Amino acid sequence: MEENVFDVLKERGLIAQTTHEDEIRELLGKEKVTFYIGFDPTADSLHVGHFLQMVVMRHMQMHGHRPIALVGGGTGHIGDPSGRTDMRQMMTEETINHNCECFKKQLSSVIDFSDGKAIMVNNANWLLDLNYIEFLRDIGSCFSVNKMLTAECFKQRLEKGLSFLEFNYMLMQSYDFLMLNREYGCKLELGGDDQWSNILGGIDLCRRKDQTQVYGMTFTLLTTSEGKKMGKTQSGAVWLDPEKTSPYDFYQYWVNVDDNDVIKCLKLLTFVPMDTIREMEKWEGQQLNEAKRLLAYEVTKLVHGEEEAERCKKTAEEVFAKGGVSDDMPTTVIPDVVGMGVLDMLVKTGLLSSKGEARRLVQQNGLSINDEKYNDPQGVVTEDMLTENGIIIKKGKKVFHRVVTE
RNA sequence: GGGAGAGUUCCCGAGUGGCCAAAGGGGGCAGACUGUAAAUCUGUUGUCUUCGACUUCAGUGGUUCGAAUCCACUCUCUCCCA
Repeated sequence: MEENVFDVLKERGLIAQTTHEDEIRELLGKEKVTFYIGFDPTADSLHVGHFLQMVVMRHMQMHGHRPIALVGGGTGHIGDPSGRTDMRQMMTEETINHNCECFKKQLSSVIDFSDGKAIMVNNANWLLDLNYIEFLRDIGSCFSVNKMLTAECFKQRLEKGLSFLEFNYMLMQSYDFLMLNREYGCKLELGGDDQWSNILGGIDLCRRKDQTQVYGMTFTLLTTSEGKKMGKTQSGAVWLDPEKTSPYDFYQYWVNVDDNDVIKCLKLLTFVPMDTIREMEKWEGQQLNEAKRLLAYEVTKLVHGEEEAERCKKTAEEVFAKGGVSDDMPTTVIPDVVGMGVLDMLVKTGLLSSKGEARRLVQQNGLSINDEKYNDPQGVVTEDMLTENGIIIKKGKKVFHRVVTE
């Protein structure tokens, strides 16, 4: 007897809440279950927060279940108020569609969509053509406003203001589940823990409309030990799209996670066997760096592929061990660097956003060129800075960059 | 529909005619200490050709030698009444 995916998820600490724990476990053990996770197209790339959901889908798929990735082409027009204190920006039809397309590509790197092993659907298919009166009579009658208002996610918003538009988001998502259940026999909805009340809505609706029993399960939100959402840096979210967050930066993000978060991340975001992870749990101090490297490697591999992960790993090793020389380090091409002000060069690389900031860095002794401290804000790039490897810039302690002329 | 308030730099939040590029905190960046960790301490945090100049305090006009601060209108948000 093969292991039950439920136990796997539970052991890794992925599961936050379930509607019917025992029944779900039994169901997952005895048959192929079609389940779904929804993704709202709020940007043109998925980010680390979504990645956790993708990992779960893969876990499920590896155990023979069938994932439906639902992109919210329709719900994107509304915006989920859960976990938000402000209203979402309205998006145009084009951006929503564009975003949905981008999601598709990224999802398929982790989930196998071939031969109907997984399905991708867009809820715009049924939501956009809804007739208001019909919908209200048919679906709206099944929801109690009193009940909805008691949900935690609305409570917060009631203090700040909640538009009727957003109030309806829950109905839309519930309707999705109903449609997927009718169309594909979908029996289980998964989502982040912030989706709990929306998921419950869908389950209630299926029972009321069709008298079918369906289930829901939510996953731990990816937070740091300090309780903040993971995947944010000062420059914004950590994206899965290599154009928006380079694989090297992506890799570095994971190497730099807090000590207290490494083990949790390994469990949640990788497929490293639990035995191995348990072994690492005993580690401490410097040894944890090794765990971080494994985490970074594994996650990068899942998102960008093995080849890219190898390259990031190699680059990081070379850069940090050899004072910052590697063929694959982040590089900027500036044909006429020689003679250019050092500050201008820094701004051109995108490492700093203004000359004032660059000047500060230099004055505060935070810049090294070719492994030597450089602190002349008036300085000009000279011929001899240009080594065979180009100019190696080190900003602070761990940001390396290279400038070449061609 | 009627009434009362609010909108300040990345965020929160002081400032209510010149001393304001604007207190304080958070966050960010850098330095020291380290393990590419955390905590701590220090510096820094609008842009530029940093002597100094220029653009910022919701938007548009106006009053003034001078406006984030005063006036008018507009937009957005919050609260109270219907």
